[in-house]
Order: sequence, then C-alpha cells, then structure tokens
Amino acid sequence: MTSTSETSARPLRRDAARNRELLLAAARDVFARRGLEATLDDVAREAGVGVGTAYRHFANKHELASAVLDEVFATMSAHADAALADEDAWRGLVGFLESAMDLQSVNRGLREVLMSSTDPRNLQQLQDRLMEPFVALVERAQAAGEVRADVTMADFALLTVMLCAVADLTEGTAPTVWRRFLALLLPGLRPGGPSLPSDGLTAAQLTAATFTRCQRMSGGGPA
Amino acid sequence: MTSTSETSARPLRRDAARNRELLLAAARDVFARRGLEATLDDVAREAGVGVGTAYRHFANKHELASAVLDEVFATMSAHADAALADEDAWRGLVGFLESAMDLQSVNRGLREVLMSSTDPRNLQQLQDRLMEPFVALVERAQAAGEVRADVTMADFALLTVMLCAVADLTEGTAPTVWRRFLALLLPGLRPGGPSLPSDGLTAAQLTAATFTRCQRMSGGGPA
Amino acid sequence: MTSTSETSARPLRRDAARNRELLLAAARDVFARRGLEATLDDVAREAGVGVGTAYRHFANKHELASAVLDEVFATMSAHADAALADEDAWRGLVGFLESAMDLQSVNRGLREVLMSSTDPRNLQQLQDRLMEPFVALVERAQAAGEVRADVTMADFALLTVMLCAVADLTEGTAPTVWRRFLALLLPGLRPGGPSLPSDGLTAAQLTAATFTRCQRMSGGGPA
Amino acid sequence: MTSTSETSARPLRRDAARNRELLLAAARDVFARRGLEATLDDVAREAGVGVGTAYRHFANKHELASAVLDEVFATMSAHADAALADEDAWRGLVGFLESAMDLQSVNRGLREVLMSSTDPRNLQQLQDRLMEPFVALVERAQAAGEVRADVTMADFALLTVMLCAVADLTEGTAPTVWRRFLALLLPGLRPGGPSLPSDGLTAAQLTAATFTRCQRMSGGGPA
DNA sequence: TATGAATGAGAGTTCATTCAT
DNA sequence: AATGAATGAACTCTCATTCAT
Repeated sequence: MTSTSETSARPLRRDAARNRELLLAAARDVFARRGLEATLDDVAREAGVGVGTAYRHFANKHELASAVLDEVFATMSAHADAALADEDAWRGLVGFLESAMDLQSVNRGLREVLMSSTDPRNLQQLQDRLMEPFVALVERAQAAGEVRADVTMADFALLTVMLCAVADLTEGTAPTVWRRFLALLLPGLRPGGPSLPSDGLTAAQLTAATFTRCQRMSGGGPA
Repeated sequence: MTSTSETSARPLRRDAARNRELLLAAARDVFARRGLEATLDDVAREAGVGVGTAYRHFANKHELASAVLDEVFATMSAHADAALADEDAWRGLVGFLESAMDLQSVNRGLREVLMSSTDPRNLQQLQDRLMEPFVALVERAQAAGEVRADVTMADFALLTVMLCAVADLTEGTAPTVWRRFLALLLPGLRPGGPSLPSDGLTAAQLTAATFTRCQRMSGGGPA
Repeated sequence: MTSTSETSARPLRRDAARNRELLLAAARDVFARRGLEATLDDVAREAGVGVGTAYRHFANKHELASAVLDEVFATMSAHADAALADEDAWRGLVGFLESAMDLQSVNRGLREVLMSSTDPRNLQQLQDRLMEPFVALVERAQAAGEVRADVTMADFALLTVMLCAVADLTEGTAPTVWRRFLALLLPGLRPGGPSLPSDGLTAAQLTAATFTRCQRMSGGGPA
Repeated sequence: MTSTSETSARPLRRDAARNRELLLAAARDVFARRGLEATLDDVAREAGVGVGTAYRHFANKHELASAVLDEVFATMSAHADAALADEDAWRGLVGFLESAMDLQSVNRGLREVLMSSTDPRNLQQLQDRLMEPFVALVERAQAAGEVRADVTMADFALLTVMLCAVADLTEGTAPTVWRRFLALLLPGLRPGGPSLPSDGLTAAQLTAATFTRCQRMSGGGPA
C-alpha cells in the first residue's frame, strides 16, 4: 500500500530497499513536519544514513520529495476512485474533499506544493492520476444536480488550496478548523445560489497558475 | 502621510530620514513583487543605498519587512475604521474585507506573513491596530443580526488568509478570482445557516496559531 | 601594467580594490602552480580572504580564472604587437613565439586552457586580441618569403600548444627544453621544405577544435 | 593474446578471470573515449559488473587504468621490436613513431598519462618494456648516421608527447593533423642541422620529469 | 553617517573507496 | 567471489549580517 514506485524492469533490490524505505519514511516525516525546505542532510540523518545514500536512491532532493508526494497523490487518487463508487454523487464529492484534506492537514510539504505549485512533475501526478477522477466526481455531481452548473473543477481545487492555508496556520493549535471552512464553502457550491463574480478558472488556467510560480527547488528546477 | 512610525521619543533626524524612506519604498516594491525571501541587497540596490544603510535603520531584514508591512496594516486599519463609519454593518464588513484583499492580492510579501504568521512583532500590529476595529466590525454586524452569532472574528481573519492562498496561486493568471471565493464564503456567515463544525478560533487561538509557526527569518527569529 | 579590467563606467572602488588585487595575485599564483582545478577556497586562503569575498569580486571560479588569464592574453597580445614593430618579419615572429612560451612555460593554468580549450570566453580573448596580430605576424612573414606558403596561422598556434606539452612535463626538471623543440620545429616552417601531409587547420577549424572539448568548469560552464 | 599480466606466481583462477577481461575491455573503451577522469562506476557499468568487482581485481581506479595502459605500452613495445626488425634504421624509427601515434591519437586516456606523467607505475612500464627497444631504435638510427648525434631518446619521447597535444585538440575535428607536425619535426632530427639549444633530456631526466607531476589520482597518488 | 566589501556557515551534489550481504 | 549500496569529505556557490573605511 505504501510501497514505492517500482518503475521499470528492475528485479528488486535486496535489503538496500530497506534504506530506501528508511529514507522515504524519514522524508515523509521531515517534509511533512518541516516543509520542503528541510535539508537533505536532515532527512538522511533522520533516516540514519549518509547523504550519499540519499543521492544513490534519488537523483536530488526534488526527486525524493516527489517520491514522497507521489505516494500521497496516489492515495488521494485512490480516495477519489473510492468516492466515485459512492452512489451518492454529492456525498462522494464531499467525502473525497474531506479525505484529501485529512492528508493535507497533517502534511506541510504537501500543502506547500499544492499552494505553491512548485513544478511540472508533481503537477503531472496531480493531473494524470488525480485530476481525472476528481473531474469525474465534480461532473457527476453536477449532472446529478447536486452542484451548480457554473462551478468548475478548478473551483474545488482552489477550495482545497484555501483549506490548506487554514490548516497551515492552525496545524499546531486547532488542527481541525479547516472543517469549519469546508462547511462554510460547500453550501455556496450547491445549485440555487446567487451568481458568482469573476469566472471560475478553466482547467488550463489552473494548470497555468500552478506552473507560473517558483519552479525551482535544488538550484534551478528538475534540471 | 508617507512618514513612518517614529515609535519612541526620537526627535527625527536630518535628511537621512530620506534614506529610510528610500529603503521603505524599495522594500515595499521588492517584497510585494518577489516575496519576503528577496535579498536585502536587492532592496538596498533598488533603494540606491548600501546594505549597511539598511542595517543602520533596521536591525535586520525582518525589521525592514515589518516596517513595510506595518504600513500596510495601518492602511488596513484605516480601512477598517472607515468601514465602521458605514451605517450598514454588513456592507461595512464586506467592504473592509474587499479592501483588505485589494491590498493582499497585489502584495506577495504581505500574503506570506498573513499565511505563515512569521513572528510576534507583526502580530502586534495586527492586533493593536487592526484587530480592534476588525473585531468591532464583526461584532457590530453580529449585533445587527447580519452575521451569525457562532462566528468569530478569527473566522473572518482566516477567510482572508484563504483568499490569500487563492491570490497567491492566481496572481499571474487570474488576479481577481479571489472575489469569486469571497462571494462563495460570505453567504455561509450570514445567520440562518446550518451549524458549523469545529468551533471557530478565539482571538487568543488565532494569535497563538500565528505565533506557532516558523518564527525564523534571518536564522531563527527576531534574534 | 598588471592592473585589471576596469571594464565599465565604475568610478573605481576604494581600498577593496586591494582585495581584488590580492585575489588576482593569489589566483595568478595558485592557478599557475597547480592548474585550474585548484579550489577557490585555496585561492581565497592564499589571498587571505574569505571565499565569499572571492565571490563578490568574481561571479564564479571560471570568472576569476578568466580574469587572470585575460591578463596573460593581454600581455601576449602586447608582445605580438611589439613583434610587428620588428622590421625583420621572421625575427619578429620567432621572437613572439618565444615570448609567448616564456609566459606559458611557467603557467600551468595557462597551458591547460591552451591545450584543453576550455571555453568560448577565453577563446574570444585569444581571437579578438591575440589572433589578429598573430595572423599579421604570420602573413607578413609569408609575404616576406620567410615562411612557407602552405603553412597556416593555426600551425603556429598548434606549435605553441605542442611546446606547452613539453613545458608541462619538464617544468620541474628542465624548464627550458621547450626551446630545443622550438628550434627543431622552426626550420620546417621555412620555405623550401618537402610538402606537408594532412592539410593545416584553417582558422575556423582551429576555433572549432578548441570549442569542442570540455567546456565545463564549475558545474557546467560559464552558466 | 588478450590475456593480461598475471605478474606473480598466481596460477590463474576460474572463469572469474572473465570479469577481469570484461573490466579491462570496458576500461579500454571508457578511458580511451572519455579520459582518465571517467568514473569507475562508469567502467563497471560498461563492463556489466559491480564496482566492487573492479576493486577485487584492481586496488583502485589507478590500478585499473594502469592495467589498461600497460597493454597499450606492451603493444607499443611490440611495435618497437618490430621496428627494430626493419633493416632501415630511419624507416624503422619513423615507422615506430607513427605506429605509436596511431595508438595515442585515438586514446585520450593514454595521451593523458603521457602528457601528465601521472605516476611511477606507468613509467615503469614505459621504461622496462618500451624504453629499451625505443632507445635501441634511436641509437641504431644514430649509429647509422640517420639521426643527429646530439639528439637523445628523450627528444623522441617528447616528440610524441607534443603530437599528443595536437591530437588532443584535434581529435574531433582533424584527427590526422598530427602527421603534419611529425613531418615538420623529423627533418630537424636528421644530421646536419644547426646546433640545438638547451640540452636534450637524459633518460634519467625524462623519468624524473614524468615523476615530478601530479602523482595524485584517487586522492593523492597510488595511496 | 553611509558605504559596500568581508565574512563564513550552510546547501546541494559528486565520487573514490569500503563493506555488508 | 561478486555485488552494489553506503559513506563522507570535498567542491561550488548564496546570503544575512558585521565592520573597516
């Protein structure tokens, strides 16, 4: 479930996979607690290995962070899929948002990517795996008349970004207040409300927005 | 109008106060455009003075940023005061939120403090000057039956934080979408809605929340 | 004479020019003795300043090395100009080659650039300043019937490269043997010898050759 | 023919000698193409074995390079021997030089050792196997009156070093120009020319020269 | 008082070599 | 005997802050 990307035809490594796991675990922890600006040395130390080891497993800090975040995105995608299985379109959508926020509210690094849109690669994940079921959830809810027609998928995406901001600020003191704001936001998305100003973002605009900002991590980006 | 907080009994010096203004102007611009991670060298260069001069006027980068942000907070306070002059409690409150967001949506550094709650000092500003009329606005609106009773001033504060997150992401591509989400959020704060989960933050909690996170700027905080 | 590039309209820096000189002196020494792979930390230490200081004056190691080598190229150009003043075309040419080798034979870093053709920028120097009088020297000697017609300027350039190889090997033990090989090479370049195999390089080919190899220094080149 | 120097009384082991061959083959290729700064990991990967295996067979990167270069030196020795079989002393000598350069012109690593005189060990090879017939070739040519008397074997050695410099620079663009310079150099070595400045190196000096420079490879020499 | 040069700790990354499996 | 993961010192470059001029 938590196992990592066995990307290519690599047969599997021996017990050195243990270190990879140690590193991923450390990265999960460190990046979640201290954000993505945490040092690779810190991660390595937390994992109990040398920095060089980190670089054996991951090309650079960015790759390690991506690996860790990919896992979360995968989990979120799974949740989105599961939400589609709910026969109640609205409940499915809301349930997904909550499950996504459950993850985001305890993961500072995750919030940072979502809020800062660091780089293409993560976005790829977001789009390829998550975007699809996410869009499906929204459109299904709209088709079912549970969500107003003039709302876009990007509205829901930005909704979680907003809740991230709340979670960011309140993680240490009131880690569940985001639920309050979710509750505040949802009614406005149901049909029947007053018309909304400032058109919602198209998917393309959302992508553009997330692409626009600081793509650098480790020197100058994916390199 | 443009003169800055000569907090204590310092009489004011010669035309070297001009440098202070130059620095503040540069800092306003640079921090607004590039965020607080901009270099003090950059600010000094933009101001046309040496870095040393910056350090003569401000203890460290943090202090300069604070000075600049204090101005904005002062402006926001003024807007809050003005909003209290509106006889319509709800319109006043909403008008204030919009004016605050007008400032925040074009000021990346400002958004960063608000979203990250860098340090005590800024908060002081927030509380001492802004908080009071802000609270008054909210309470007046509640007294007038325009805002539901179980909503706190912190809810409105976090509301702007959330919109900051939106503005952050869309500044380059759709700089006014935050209005859409403001419109989405406001109805829920009016009386008559369903009860809200997860108690709103008290003022103390809000303060605490903003205190909790990354106090470091320049090494490890105010030093 | 040894003063450095006052490139632009910079009025002149105060006594911090002293450190620049210290750095250049140290770089001259260190690069000449140990070659270009010497550490910037080493240069800084030798100069008695911190690394940061080095980076204040020079964007990167490459720039510092270039600055030092530019000086030498300038000196070589001056020698070439002086050689053109000699009314004896052949003596002028040979004198220039000897003076160039006098510099190269005691400067390992210089030899490395000449032999390895590190990067465009140095080449620019070589071409813009040195190439012109060098070509003039050669062509004048050819016009005077002192150099065979089928010899190109590149032949003389490569001739010094070859002597660099000798100097490289014998610097510590027999620092003047290169003169022996110069004496060995020169007769062949005079008119009347047997035809030479393998066409001489054109100027373009020479440039191409020097461009071809390892352009990286400090990560990935001039960046 | 392809088997390698089993120096001492080691009987020879099983088919794990195959790995040695794989490594040598890979090293031949990699060092020839990319020079001696190529990574041992690269060599191992090219060989299809682990780095550890490389370290089982060779004490360090240096040893592997030496082994590979020993082969080339052996080949060169063979060519020298063959050249001695030519009844024409001059033709034999020149033929040898050409055959040596044929090897050197396509082998960057080889040129690097010859030009940089990395360490004792290689030199041993050079002296023990190559030096002897080389000296014989030269002396025979001198005895035959084909080479001027004041020329030493070291002159011919340095001659090839010089051509290496040319080859180094022109490998990618004009891989045969070295022949031009060989042709340029040879006439000067025949009897009857003007006396040469700067005494030629003695064999001892040549050895000393090659010993003098950068003995470090892998930290600080053979370790 | 203003300047801007100097500092140096720290970040990301590489690679020869060692050693557990 | 073979593997290839682990190590960690070394290198280049950045930037907040100090201090000599």
